[in-house]
Order: sequence, then structure tokens, then C-alpha cells
Amino acid sequence: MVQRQFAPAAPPAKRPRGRPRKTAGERDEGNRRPALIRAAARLFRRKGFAATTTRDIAAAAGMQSGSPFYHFKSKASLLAAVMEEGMRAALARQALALPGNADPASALRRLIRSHFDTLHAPGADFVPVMLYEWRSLNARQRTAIASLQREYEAAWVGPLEALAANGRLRAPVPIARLLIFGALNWSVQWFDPRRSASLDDVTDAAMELFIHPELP
Amino acid sequence: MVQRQFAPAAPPAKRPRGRPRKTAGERDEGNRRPALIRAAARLFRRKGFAATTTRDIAAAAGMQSGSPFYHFKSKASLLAAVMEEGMRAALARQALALPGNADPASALRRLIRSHFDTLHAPGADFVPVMLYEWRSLNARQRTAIASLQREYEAAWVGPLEALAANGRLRAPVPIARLLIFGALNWSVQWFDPRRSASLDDVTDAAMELFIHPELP
DNA sequence: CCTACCGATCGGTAGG
DNA sequence: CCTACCGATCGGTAGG
Repeated sequence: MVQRQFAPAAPPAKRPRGRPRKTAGERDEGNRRPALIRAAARLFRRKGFAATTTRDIAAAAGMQSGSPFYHFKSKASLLAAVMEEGMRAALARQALALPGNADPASALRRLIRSHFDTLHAPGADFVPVMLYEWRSLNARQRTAIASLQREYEAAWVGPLEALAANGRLRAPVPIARLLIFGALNWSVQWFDPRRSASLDDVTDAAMELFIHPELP
Repeated sequence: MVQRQFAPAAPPAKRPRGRPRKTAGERDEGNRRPALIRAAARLFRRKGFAATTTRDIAAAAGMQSGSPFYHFKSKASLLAAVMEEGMRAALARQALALPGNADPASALRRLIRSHFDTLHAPGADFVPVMLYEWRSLNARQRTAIASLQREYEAAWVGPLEALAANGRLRAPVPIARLLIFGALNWSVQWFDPRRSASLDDVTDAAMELFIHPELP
């Protein structure tokens, strides 16, 4: 939403016929934008926002140094686009992971597993960038992305409160939610898919750590 | 240790007598170095390493733009000094928090509370900088600080293993330790001393979340 | 520790 | 989307 004003307008029609495979009047329009976002996400994650140059990003997307600014008003707006794309993908993944009829414990397990996928699936640099570059956004950009985050977090409250009511989660839910997200998000610092523990293993460990056994 | 080569050598003895209050032959030597480290820590935390300029740091320490390089070989070596100072303070605090005779649960509680102090005490920017700017260090700098981190983390293993043996911690200790550190470290993103929950409240919540009730 | 400075780089833009 | 470029800034250094 915050990026609307940068949506690709109709490009200058220099070759009106386009390339053979394209419908007449429709060109590659805007297809380079996702490539820029992907390249930026990877570089922002590896080197950080401030240490990444727009020239790095352009080169990774196969462009010349000034070309990113045809698609994005500024470097910061590229960062915001990365984060928005990350949150949209995370919300979509979360919706798929949550069937309506799950009991609270298995709902929480699915949320955790889905969250780990969002953080660690191959090429999933978008949300980690959001977690580490929040301060590089201006106030307006933060507002837009914060509302996506609230939506994402809202799905966790129901299962957590149900588990608290059952006595299987003993900490106050608001603080517990923050601590749990911290435990999961911090995995971007240490999780290595080539090591022994898999994401399923880590999900099991998280459930064992946070959720107490059911009382008979 | 990694910073040894930058320790202030005897400064050029331009005013051999020094100022009145000083012993002859001893000047302010090196007293500006801590001020630089403090200023750098605050700025690195607020704006990030790459977005902070050495001019910012110099100004915050009341110096001219080139002067930090009299005390530190490079901007990165200033970052390493910030992190080392943070780990030394954290280790000292941890040692004070741990009496030898505590049971595992209260030992863990003290470790958690001490860790929160290290992260959130007024002016405690050093360790948060370490948590967020690890990638800005080169390999040699990482090695030096990693050994301090290992020492710090080692103190947690005993209590955690004892609690696992008692059935009060159900997840595998190595993964549990990573998840717990994540939950605590993430608090730098959300903890606000002016809000309702105090560090004692958050410590209580963390213990309730991770440690299951003692079986009678 | 200051003064004066350098070489390199960076985000962004005009014009096509 | 490329070419050519600008103004500003940055880490770092020489010399005192």
C-alpha cells in the first residue's frame, strides 16, 4: 500500500510491437520489479541495508547503476517493498497452515512450523530483513508494515489463550507471545539446514519448551 | 585481546609537566578511549554500524573528525572494542549474580535476571550492539569475541541440565538453550522500561514459560 | 589530538 | 532502462 505511487507506469513505447511471444500492446511491464526486490532482499540480508549499495542491487538484477530508480523512488522504498512482500508471503503461508478445526496445541505447532518456513525456506530472505532492518524505515513505512504484522500475530492469540486456560501455558499471554516470537525469530542467527536438527526437530523442541504436558 | 595493538602508546610528550593535578610524567593517557567506546556503542545501537560515521562518533566524544583514528586503527576495530567491553561487563555481572549454592531453578532465574540487566540497564548498549552487528566483524575479531561468548554461555549449561534431569525442562538442552537465549535477546526489540512490565515481571514470565512445575 | 586533505564511493537525477 | 554525471559524504592519513 505504501508503495503504490511507485507502481510501474506504462513504459515508454519504443518498440511498439514488443517481442514475438507477447500480446500486442503488452510488454514485459514491471517484470523487472520482482527481480529487483529479490536481489535487494538477498543483499540486505547478507550485508545489511546501509552496507548494501544500489549499485550492488542493480548488478544482481542485471541492470545498470541508475536503473533501480526507474522502479523505486529511493533505496528505502525498495527496503519497504522487500518487507511488504515478506509479510504478504508469510500471511499466505500462515493461512494455508491453519485448518479451522485444530485443537490449540496442534494449531500452535502448525503456526510455529509455518513461521520457521517463512524464516528458513530457501530464498526466504524477506522476513529476516524485516526483523533486522526495522529502524531503517521511516515512520510512514513502518505504519504500513506494522498493520500486516498485527494481522500476522493475531492468529497466535487464540491458541495461546486456549492453552493458558488449560494450564498448559503458564506465563501471561502477552509476555509469553513476545518471548515465544523472540525464541523463534532468533533462529535466523543460528539455524543451519546443513546441521543435524531439522525444522521439525526445532519445532518439537519449541513445543516441549513452551507447552506443559496435558494433565490427565 | 584483539585490540591490544591499538592500546594507546605513550602520547607525544609535548607538555612534559602536564596539568597541575597530575603526577609528573603521567597525563590523561588513554582516558578518551573509554569515551569513544561509549559514544560508539550508543550510536551503533541507535543507527547501526554502517549508518554511523566516524565523524558522528568523534563529535559525540567531543573530538574532531580525524581524532578517533589516533585511538583506533579503524572503524571496525572500534566496533570490536565495543563488543569486547560489553562481554567483559556481562561476564562480571554474571559472576556476581551466581552464588555457588543455588538450586538449579533459582540459579537459572538469576542468570536470566542478570542477562536482562546486561541488555537493558541504562547505557547498556554494548551487548545489544554485539547481537545486531556480528556480521560487521571480520573473522579474527569474531574469534576473539566468540570465546568470551562461549564462557558466558557455559554458565547456563549446568542449571539447564539439572532442570532437564528433574523433568522441569523437557526440550533437549542444546536446542533449549538457543531458544531461551533467543527469547531473552529479542527483548531488545520490545522491552520498554517506561511500560508496565518490569524486568522482574519479564523474568517471572520467562521462568513460567520455560520451566515446568516441580513434581511433588 | 587538531588541521587539512585525498581518493573513493554513494544515492540520486537529467535527458534520452 | 541506459549514459553520463553531480553534489555530498565517508574512512582514513600526513604532518605537526
